Amino acid sequence: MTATLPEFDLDGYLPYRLAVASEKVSKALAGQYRDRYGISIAEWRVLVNVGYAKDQSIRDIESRVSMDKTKVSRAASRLEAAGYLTKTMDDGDRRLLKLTLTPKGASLLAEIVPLAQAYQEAVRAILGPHYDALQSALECLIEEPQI
Amino acid sequence: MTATLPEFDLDGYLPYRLAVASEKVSKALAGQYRDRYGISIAEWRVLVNVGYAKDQSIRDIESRVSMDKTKVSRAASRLEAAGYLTKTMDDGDRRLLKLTLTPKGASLLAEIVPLAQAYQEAVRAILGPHYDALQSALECLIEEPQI
DNA sequence: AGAATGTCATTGCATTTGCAACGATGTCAA
DNA sequence: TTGACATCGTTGCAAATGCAATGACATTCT
Repeated sequence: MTATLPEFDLDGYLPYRLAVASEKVSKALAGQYRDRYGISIAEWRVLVNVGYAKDQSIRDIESRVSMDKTKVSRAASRLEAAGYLTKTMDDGDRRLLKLTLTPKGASLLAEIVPLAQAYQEAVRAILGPHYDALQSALECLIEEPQI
Repeated sequence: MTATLPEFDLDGYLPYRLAVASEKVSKALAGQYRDRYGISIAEWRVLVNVGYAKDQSIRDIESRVSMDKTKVSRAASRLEAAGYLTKTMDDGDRRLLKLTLTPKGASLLAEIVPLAQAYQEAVRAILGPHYDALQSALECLIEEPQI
């Protein structure tokens, strides 16, 4: 016979639910720009970080987006090859790379951002009062170093 | 000059925050059993589904966990090769596979589940009142077909 | 019954991913 | 200064992944 398993509420298990919800949202959003612009999720994340964050080295994006640095590096290379951004050496620290949008990259981003915003608004409408609660809880999880 | 980008609040962007939080939690949890038992995240998800969910075909797990069915299939094959589960043909529908824990698989699961529960409790303690709010919001996202 | 269509799990294949190792640069202390 | 150590980005390589196609079985419709 098999050993008796401990009690466990699978359907309510948080890490699992978080993963399901996150993938669902990311894939739905990705569908909005993948077909139209041929941009992957990783590339979108890099692109939007280069456009909207202050520090734009590979390392900065890595820590901010919680992507492996090789993933960021390769997404950046693909975006560079496609003409959406350029890599230049940082003047202060020559180990750092400075990623900058090309005009072509900026105009792509200017097209995609409204889609992303509309999607967030749709999600917000569905969540209703849960939206702010969700953001607060995520804040907790993201900021907490002990997790 | 570059085109003017629309306003966009990167730090508050929900899909992005959800992904960061989810990966953080999943990876922290994975660290608890990866080193000790050599189990990947995908394998853990399959294992726990086989142990605790009623319907246990590849397809059932696919839809429940929102993993691609080839991912489920391969994780199941690895678990079978490692002696943690067996695949048998479903009596009612012979296209379906019935995944069943071996005693070895059951005892592995019995060891890992308490770790998973302890981890969830730790997260719950950190989240405090945000915990229930988070679960409610996730419920909304997971159940909503329009997302 | 039989053909057409649908579903399930697997495999092939190209791509993506993660980890370790590397060269280049920076930092810090003796 | 110089040597030891840390950090940044890239590459090699093996493993994981996603998609399309396939074969086996079910269901539906005439």
